[in-house]
Amino acid sequence: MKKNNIEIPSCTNCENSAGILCSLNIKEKTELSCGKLDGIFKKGEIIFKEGNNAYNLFCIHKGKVKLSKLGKDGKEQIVRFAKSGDILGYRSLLSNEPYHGTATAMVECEICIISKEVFQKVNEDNYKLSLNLIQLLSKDLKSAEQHLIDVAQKTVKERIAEALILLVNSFGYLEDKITLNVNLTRSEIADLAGTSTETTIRTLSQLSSDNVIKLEGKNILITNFKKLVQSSNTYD
Amino acid sequence: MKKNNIEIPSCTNCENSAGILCSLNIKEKTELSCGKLDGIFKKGEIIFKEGNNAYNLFCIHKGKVKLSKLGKDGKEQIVRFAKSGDILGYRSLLSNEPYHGTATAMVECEICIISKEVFQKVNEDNYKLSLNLIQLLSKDLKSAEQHLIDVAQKTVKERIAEALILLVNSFGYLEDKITLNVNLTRSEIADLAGTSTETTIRTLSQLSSDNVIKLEGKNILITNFKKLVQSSNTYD
DNA sequence: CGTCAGCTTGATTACTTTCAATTGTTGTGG
DNA sequence: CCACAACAATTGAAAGTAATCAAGCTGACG
Repeated sequence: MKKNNIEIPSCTNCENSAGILCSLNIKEKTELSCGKLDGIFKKGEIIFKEGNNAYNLFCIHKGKVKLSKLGKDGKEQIVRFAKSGDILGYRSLLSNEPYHGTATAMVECEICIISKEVFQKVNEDNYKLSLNLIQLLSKDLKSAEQHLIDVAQKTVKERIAEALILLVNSFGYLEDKITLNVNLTRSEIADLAGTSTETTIRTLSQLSSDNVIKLEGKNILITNFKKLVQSSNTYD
Repeated sequence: MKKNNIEIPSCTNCENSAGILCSLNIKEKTELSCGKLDGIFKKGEIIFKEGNNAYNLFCIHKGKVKLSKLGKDGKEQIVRFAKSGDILGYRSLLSNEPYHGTATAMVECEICIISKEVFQKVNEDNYKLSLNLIQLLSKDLKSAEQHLIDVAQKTVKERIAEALILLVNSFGYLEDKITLNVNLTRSEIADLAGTSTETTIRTLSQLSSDNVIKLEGKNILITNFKKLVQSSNTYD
């Protein structure tokens, strides 16, 4: 794991602290800052790897990260995304297990690295934080279960539409409020929707001719979000 | 929700306390017992329903429960099983959300019903319990993610084999160490594996003619567990 | 300008679902 | 105890869906 130390403000005045760590007081945030490492991960670099021992908590200060797991025959399955303000690896730290998945930087990322010991200490002293973590886990579990049902019961077209909606929810749009603020390869979209690259391509162009989305090179424009939701057959 | 009050020992000497609530001391267990309701649920009865407001924690004292969610077109997807010693509903209680799924008694069940308030109070006072809950959630999340990958990437035959393995792990065997200690309909197995009833039947009889399992009426005998694992294409 | 990775398209194949029809099982009331 | 109804299991045939294989294309970059 390569990392170049850079200057990142202390946790005490991190603008991301609206996230999970918001319940900490100044003292605790200072404690968290103390001894933390900060790193830059280039696009494509692995932040941590499925199965490796978990020694750190990762706070994404800036960037986009994909979490994936290896399935049958080494095929990658994208499980979730994370972005600025999200934390990674807490699950493995709390249950003393190896990392459950592999985290890969999708763009250049600035990430704070907090040691297991510091995190555990802060966590022990702060019931509110535990509760936040429980709720975070709970949310992740909920969406994992939903994702499961989707993959199990929906058609490829519905799943691709669903994947696009997930991308909108995770990363939003560019300033034009229509262009998806993230670039994935067709094969990555396939790994997310649980289908093949070729089928993904065909389905995307089908959605395009249905005037639901528009494809401009690497960019995907969501021209009709309502229709996209309909295509995904999602009702909640 | 029907329930007949019955006599169940206080939590202080529940033999199931090896489970998640083991970290409680006598005082806390007494607190938990105080005011709890106990109920019997007949086979097929619903313990709680997806989307309903969550007011209770359910401790399974005896029985077998399936947790399912509704998917596309009302098709049921079985998400998980629970048995003696397991607790249900804690997730919704902790994050103040409606129940995420529907819990149905698979056989006659004795279940302790603990109110939200009591549970929250005990939980607040006991960091160890929070940690246990986190680890429980973490475990559930891990298996949900694994289930996701399985459904997304495996063939029906592999998924059915996987489903049978899950049933063995969840409920074990009868005294003969070979007959699955649970009875599901073919349609329920299908809901678990994410396939159709007909395909499930065909696949089961295929596994039967491969001498991996044996079908005897409602019972499924696992005659060759090793071969079953191979059939599931699972490698961990 | 060659190369490599990602993208696209077409054709074929394999797998699963769906529909339809039949048989088997279970529980209930007469 | 039987008959009936309701549900569960099974089997076959047809239709549909998506994966795979093969080939050509495109664009970025050293």
